[in-house]
Amino acid sequence: MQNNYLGSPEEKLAGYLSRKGMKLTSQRRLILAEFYRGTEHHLSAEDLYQKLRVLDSSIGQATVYRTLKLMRDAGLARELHFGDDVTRFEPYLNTIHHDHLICEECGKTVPVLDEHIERLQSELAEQHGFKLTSHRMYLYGICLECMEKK
Amino acid sequence: MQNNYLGSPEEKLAGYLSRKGMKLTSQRRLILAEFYRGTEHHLSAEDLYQKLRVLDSSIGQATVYRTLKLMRDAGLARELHFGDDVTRFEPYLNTIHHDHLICEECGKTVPVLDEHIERLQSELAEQHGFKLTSHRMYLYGICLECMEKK
DNA sequence: TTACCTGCAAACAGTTTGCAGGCCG
DNA sequence: CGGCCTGCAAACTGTTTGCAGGTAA
Repeated sequence: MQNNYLGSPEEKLAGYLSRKGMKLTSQRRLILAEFYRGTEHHLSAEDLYQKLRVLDSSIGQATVYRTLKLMRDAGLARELHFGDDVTRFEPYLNTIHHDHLICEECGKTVPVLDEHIERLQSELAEQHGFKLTSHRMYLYGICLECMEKK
Repeated sequence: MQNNYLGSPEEKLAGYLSRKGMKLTSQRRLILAEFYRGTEHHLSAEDLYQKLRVLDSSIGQATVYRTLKLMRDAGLARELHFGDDVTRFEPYLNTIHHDHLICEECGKTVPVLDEHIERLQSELAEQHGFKLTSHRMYLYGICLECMEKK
């Protein structure tokens, strides 16, 4: 799942940074590594900051915010808005895509993908004269476990 | 487009309020009326507040925020998050549904609906054991006019 | 009359920014 | 060594809340 044929996340970030005349600092390395540890998670800047201060107590909150945006711009993170007012990010190597199914009861999220829907979205945009560049689809519902608890 | 067979927006609000033991005040009437003037718009609380203070300079910002949430809970408004950090609302009598196509260049939005996609969304949720209750789909792209300007 | 509601201002949460010193290239 | 980057704290933005007076039912 590390998508090695395009290089590791760090290589990708390094490439982006050097192209932009920016620097690969120890903080950026640490933040990226922690952000990419595991997969399938959706972290707010605050979540990530809390995890990072355990590893490096001197890390600044602002740096976490700045680095998340940086990773987003570098194509390494995707910004999500589930509807509460917190901005979340998920690891995202730009070849993979999925949307989200969210349980309104317990908050659980499940990544989903439907090729057919994806195709129809493009067509729908075209019908309105738009060239589709991206989309966000959030499906809200009640999961099986929560349904049974009722 | 006023969906009269379910009653006017104000009747609907009045019903909701009395059911909840709440009151139909002059401010709520004014805010609802202004919110429903025209259709196809997406207003932030601030947008609406600016329009309202022309009509009633004594109106308070907090009241606008409170009333938008109220209308949302009453099924008269739908909350939208286009991805910038502003919460927008659109008039929404609960029998009508559509999603949004957004031009990343000029910000124009177009309401869209595809029955086929809607059906597939339900099925997709079911396949994962979810009972779908609602969804948000935002399609981002470049509109024809903006494409030609390039 | 009695909740409920309002406007105001202060409080809040999440995020951004200015600055002085630190570090990558 | 120079410019980019960092941590800190203050500033900001959008939104919520406490309160004292006002008003619908």
